[in-house]
Amino acid sequence: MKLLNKELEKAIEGAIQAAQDSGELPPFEIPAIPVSAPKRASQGDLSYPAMGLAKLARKNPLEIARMIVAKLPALDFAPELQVAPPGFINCFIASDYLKCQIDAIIAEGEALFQLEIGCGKPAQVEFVSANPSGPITIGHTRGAVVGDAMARLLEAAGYDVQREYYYNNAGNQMFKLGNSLKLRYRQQLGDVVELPPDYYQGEYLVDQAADLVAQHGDSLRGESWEFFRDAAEARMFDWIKRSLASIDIKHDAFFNETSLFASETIWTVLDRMRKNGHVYEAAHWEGADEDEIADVKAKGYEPATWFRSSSFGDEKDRVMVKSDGVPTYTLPDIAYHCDKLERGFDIAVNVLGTDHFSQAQVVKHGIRALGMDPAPIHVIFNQMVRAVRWNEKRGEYEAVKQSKRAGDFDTLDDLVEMTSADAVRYHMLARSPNSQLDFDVDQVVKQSNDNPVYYIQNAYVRCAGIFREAEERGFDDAGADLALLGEGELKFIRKALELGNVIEQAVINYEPHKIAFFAQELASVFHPVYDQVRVLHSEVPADTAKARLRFYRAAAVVFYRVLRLMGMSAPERM
RNA sequence: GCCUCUGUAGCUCAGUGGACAGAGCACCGGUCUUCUAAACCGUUGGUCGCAGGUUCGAGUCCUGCCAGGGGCGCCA
Repeated sequence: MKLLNKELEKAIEGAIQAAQDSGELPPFEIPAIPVSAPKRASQGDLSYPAMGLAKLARKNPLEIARMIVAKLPALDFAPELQVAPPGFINCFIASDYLKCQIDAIIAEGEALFQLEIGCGKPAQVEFVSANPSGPITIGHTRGAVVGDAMARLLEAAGYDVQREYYYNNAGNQMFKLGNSLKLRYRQQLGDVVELPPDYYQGEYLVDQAADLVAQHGDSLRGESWEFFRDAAEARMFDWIKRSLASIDIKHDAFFNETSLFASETIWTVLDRMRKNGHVYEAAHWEGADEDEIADVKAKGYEPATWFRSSSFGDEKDRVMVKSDGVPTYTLPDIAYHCDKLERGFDIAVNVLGTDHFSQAQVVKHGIRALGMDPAPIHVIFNQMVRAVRWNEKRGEYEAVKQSKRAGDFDTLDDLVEMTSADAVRYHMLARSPNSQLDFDVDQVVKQSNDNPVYYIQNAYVRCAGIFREAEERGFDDAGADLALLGEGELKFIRKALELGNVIEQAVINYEPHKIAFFAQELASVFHPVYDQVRVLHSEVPADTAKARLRFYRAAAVVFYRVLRLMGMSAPERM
């Protein structure tokens, strides 16, 4: 399928060039040609504001628009164009062309608007990346949904996409996890021991401890914290994968931070940074002010290993290796991204919460310090998600706490159980990553019968209903004459043809949420048509019914594609 | 204090420097003898946080201010 706005952009650029060649327009560098869909139907399907050329050409924009239109080659999708003041070129897609697209849509099927932007080049989306210390929470879920949708869109744009999960099973948090389970195990055996407040308080460790007792009795009493950590980690990962699978998310690769330690990669990376002159040993960083120096002295730190990130624009230098010889999180993080880039991805998307903003900047500085180009790395920062509930007593919304260690959170599993996998995916996707998201749990549950999720899916269901009924009656669309279709059907096809552009924009701007809004708009064009345009009705002549049935087959293809791009199901019935 | 994101209808939010700022929910009033009404049709609703600036044109770009979130660790 062609991207019509691109076709028009190319044609206009050629027309400007032709006008310059003939001397009707003065020579100037042709700027980007932004063709977009105007808000009003009376203004056409595609529009270009030629006003931007007025200054460059030193001519009246209306005159320029007329000149361009006169030079445009014949376009199969738009035989005539209109010029509107103060200088718009408006393009109306021809009805005949739209009718032809119906068979084209059906022919493309599940690969509808499969683009070639990526040319099969490798791309990676790293997302979720939660440490296996507890279940997937609502907070993780936003990143999971956004990341997976981004991956699906990159695939639609023609990239060979890998989904990766980066996790850390070393470090202090996992020490606490192991010990938390060990203490829970002892509690199950009747020992009177308490969990320190900074340990993992969640019920899930109590459950696991009970299972360990059931299976092994008290024979694990002598096991180390590492044993319990491994047991907890294995169970958590199993849980995390099942939770993600429940919303149709599956990673291709799991990258373990500890492998960077085992392979000594972190040290070779540090050496490379050092050789490039970006690393030094000191008790405090080079730009430290008097307060910081005093603070360091008070703490009695031995010299640590610093990365001179300030020379890349960072506000201060960062510790790579603490004075006790243990690397901070930053060093393996840089090593990991170095590894990623060396694996040759053209695009490496990273979905993170905004609380990692500074860290992501430091990693990019680190990549530069290695003499590498961080350009393939694109970070999608999700603003915080708060699960909120209405508090009757106080008469206001209050946040549902999500701290894993406090054991007070809503999990993805809870969310799916209360709503549905499709509802979770849609609601988490249908927002700009830059907007803070208050996920009103009760409201989403309440709206389950009246919300965009079902509004969109119902469009597909309605198509499927027609197909079922047609089959029962032995009616098919063979030999359909699409000339019998009306304006409503064509309006839907017009909207459907925007899908390619939506995919492209979502990919090049790293904005997967755009597909969710498009889905809603598409459904709102569909339903009024369905209401008016009957197929199997006594008053509809057979030849018209055939044409309409063919139309609904195309509509079903479009909705199926859109729903799958969002990771949602396309049910035959609801 | 510094960095960053956000501020658009009663609520939740869209909005490529372009034409008269949109959707969902909520509210109000209509529509099921036809392929499922989880739908459709209609009505109501706005100083785009405030003030300047750039531009032929600003919700969109720049500056300042106000309000809210997040970050500023030899934590991850």
